[in-house]
Amino acid sequence: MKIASFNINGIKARIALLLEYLEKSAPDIALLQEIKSIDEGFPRAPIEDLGYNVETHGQKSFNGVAILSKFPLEDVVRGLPEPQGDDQARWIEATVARRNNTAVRICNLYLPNGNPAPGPKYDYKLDWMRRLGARARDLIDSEQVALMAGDYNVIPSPVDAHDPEDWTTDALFLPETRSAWRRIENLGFTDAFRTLNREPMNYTFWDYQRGAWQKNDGIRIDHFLLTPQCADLLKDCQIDRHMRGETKPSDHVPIWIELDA
DNA sequence: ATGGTAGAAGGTCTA
Repeated sequence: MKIASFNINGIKARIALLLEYLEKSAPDIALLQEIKSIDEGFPRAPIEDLGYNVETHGQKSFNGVAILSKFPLEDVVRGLPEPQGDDQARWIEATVARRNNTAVRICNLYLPNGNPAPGPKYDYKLDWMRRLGARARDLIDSEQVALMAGDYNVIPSPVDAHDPEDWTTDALFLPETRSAWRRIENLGFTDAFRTLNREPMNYTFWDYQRGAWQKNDGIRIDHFLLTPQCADLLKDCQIDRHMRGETKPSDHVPIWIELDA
């Protein structure tokens, strides 16, 4: 089973690129972030025509996540637990259950950026990470084959940035952010890309500004975290770097895993 | 220190 995650930065601006990606890369499941669309405005039809089931959790103008799946999706949940006062669409999860195959619980997230830090946006990011940690602990305790993937807006370590010194005061790299990331990872999750590839210079995001792509001035902020039962099934994890060089690219590129499931 | 780019909008806000 191939599962891709892609911060698409606006589904309407990127629908042609997405359809081309789905046809060429053929993931069984695609997790999208920053669809920037309400559910009613999401272009489901051309995606369904490629054989995908579509579940969205959108909002107007900002944020928004979606799961595309060639297999049926069950028990769809929108939003993290303890949602009081959270009107930002950043979380959707569902189960992929196939006959004679292990069920996989798939969580798709768009973690808050948090800049500028300090400030209310950074406070919201840290509180969101606390709520994510609570859901993560439940997934570990359930001993399910499960994963949490998406745009974490976290640079886990200096090797995950081309110029780490440029990010020292940024919400994506502050010590408190990285500590919160480790607290979740240390519950028992495997960082799928890093466990298979120890090489530097592997990034998933390059800013549109300052010629970041041309200088390979990137950061690795899109991640797959796997429960132990899911990590047992991990066969491969790759970053589709070439997508940043396409016409009208997103500022992120897809990252995908292959599971023996 | 500033501004550089991009998307959803048709205001600025977010990143």
